[in-house]
Amino acid sequence: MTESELYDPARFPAFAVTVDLVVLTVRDSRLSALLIRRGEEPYAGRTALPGGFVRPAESLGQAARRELAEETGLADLPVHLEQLATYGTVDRDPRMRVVSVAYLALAPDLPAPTAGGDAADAHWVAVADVLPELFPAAQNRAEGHPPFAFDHARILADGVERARAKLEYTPLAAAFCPPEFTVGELRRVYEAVWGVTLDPRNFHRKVTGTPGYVRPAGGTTTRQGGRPAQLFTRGDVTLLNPPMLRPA
Amino acid sequence: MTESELYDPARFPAFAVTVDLVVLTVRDSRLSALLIRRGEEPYAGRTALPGGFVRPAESLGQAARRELAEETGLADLPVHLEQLATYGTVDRDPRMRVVSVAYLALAPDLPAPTAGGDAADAHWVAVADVLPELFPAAQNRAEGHPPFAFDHARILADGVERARAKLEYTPLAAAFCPPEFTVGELRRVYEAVWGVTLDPRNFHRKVTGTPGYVRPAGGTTTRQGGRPAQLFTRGDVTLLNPPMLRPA
DNA sequence: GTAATAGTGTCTCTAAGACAATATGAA
DNA sequence: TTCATATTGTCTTAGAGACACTATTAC
Repeated sequence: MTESELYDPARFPAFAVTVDLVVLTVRDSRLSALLIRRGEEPYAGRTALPGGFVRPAESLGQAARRELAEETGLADLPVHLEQLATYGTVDRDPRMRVVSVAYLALAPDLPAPTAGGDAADAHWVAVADVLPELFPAAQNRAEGHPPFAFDHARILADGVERARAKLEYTPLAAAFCPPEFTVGELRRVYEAVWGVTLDPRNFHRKVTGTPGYVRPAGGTTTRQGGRPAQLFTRGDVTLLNPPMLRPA
Repeated sequence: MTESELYDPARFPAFAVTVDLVVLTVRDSRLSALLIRRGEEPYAGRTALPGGFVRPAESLGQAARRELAEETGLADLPVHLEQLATYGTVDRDPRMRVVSVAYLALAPDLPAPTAGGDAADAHWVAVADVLPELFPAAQNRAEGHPPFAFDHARILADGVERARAKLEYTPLAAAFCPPEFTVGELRRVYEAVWGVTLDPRNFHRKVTGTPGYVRPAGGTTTRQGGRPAQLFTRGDVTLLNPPMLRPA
């Protein structure tokens, strides 16, 4: 029996629990995150991830979904949402002991967050502009973004790395695309998230040759210019075999 | 500004935060977990993961290390420790609202936990005996283990799956081995964790051909019987390239 | 000798990557 | 026409998996 287990259940050490959201999308061929500008102390004016306290009657996942709906102003979004990691160093919030459970959300290019409510200060920011070290190949026009509050730079970096890894082994790249998409659009997702360029010919052969990844939708589109491209929908596999490998 | 953010910092919703440990090792060529038998309500008599409350002055990782040292009776163990996931459904503990951060620890075959203190009720159990569905290939002699408390069966299953995945892309299999080990011993780790049998010849070629995975230690041993085997130590890479692939 | 494990070699096949060539729309 | 993107094809090479064979100990 540990010392800590001798606590009376009514006198356990009390923590605040929050959820923070790493919401990623691809806009204009750039990996972008939904970020807010903090309006109050601590870290007033700093860049931060959307999030908030978990309520007593909701699970962690429910809290993440609720915050996501509040921040984007839309409900029932077709977004992928998964738990990322939990951050609980002693001094991460100067006000009190806070443990934050981070969630990763992947979304197709959404309309700009609606004004009003929480979303007033939320906006899409290219990750390369706030965390240039994650995109060593790009020329980083560092724009005037305030530094991050709390440990949110680290959380965002962890979310990007998780997304990069998941694109290899799962069909999650399609979560960044509308319901019907072309092979070229899917390739631009990989290029934006990984920060690389891929050979369009090998990529095409690979995607269409991986069983269950994409299914022909029947039509074509010219929304990307050039020769009309076939439209596809997501297939039914949850694990890619063979995987899509990141260039070394 | 959400309703929840209007809380006065001194009146935030209070949660209890615990850490639970999935401690895995390989004993007698079987993947085994360190489990305890609960002595008190709720779930008295049930099987559970070791763990306990996070203290106000320690980080999550520090709490995990402390609990690990308390449960195994040894400090400064050469174990790999990483955060697994966080579990926070509303009713997972009937006493109060508890959020549990699970950690995964991988250890070489340790001495049996020392009697006295916390470790009194801790013992190694083959995972195939308590979660036979994770080892469909084995004939499962279901021994008389009490069912799991809380959601600990799920946490253990998640930990095993994490370990299985990490063996593919990282050199973590060596974390189950003593400082010097043979290729055959490393292969038996893969076989025990994945629940498969591997071709010793292809495995040998693969491990010794992956740059930085293992480094010759100079000596040989016959502790496994048969022809003397070369001893190796862990190499310096953190990511295997090419990866060790699980058989389909 | 036999049994057991270690280690090497060889073959086949899948798939990754480089890159030529063709197809089909828009301006 | 030119330009941009899509799609097919071909070649080379790395590596996974099957499996024959040899090596070195204990008994």
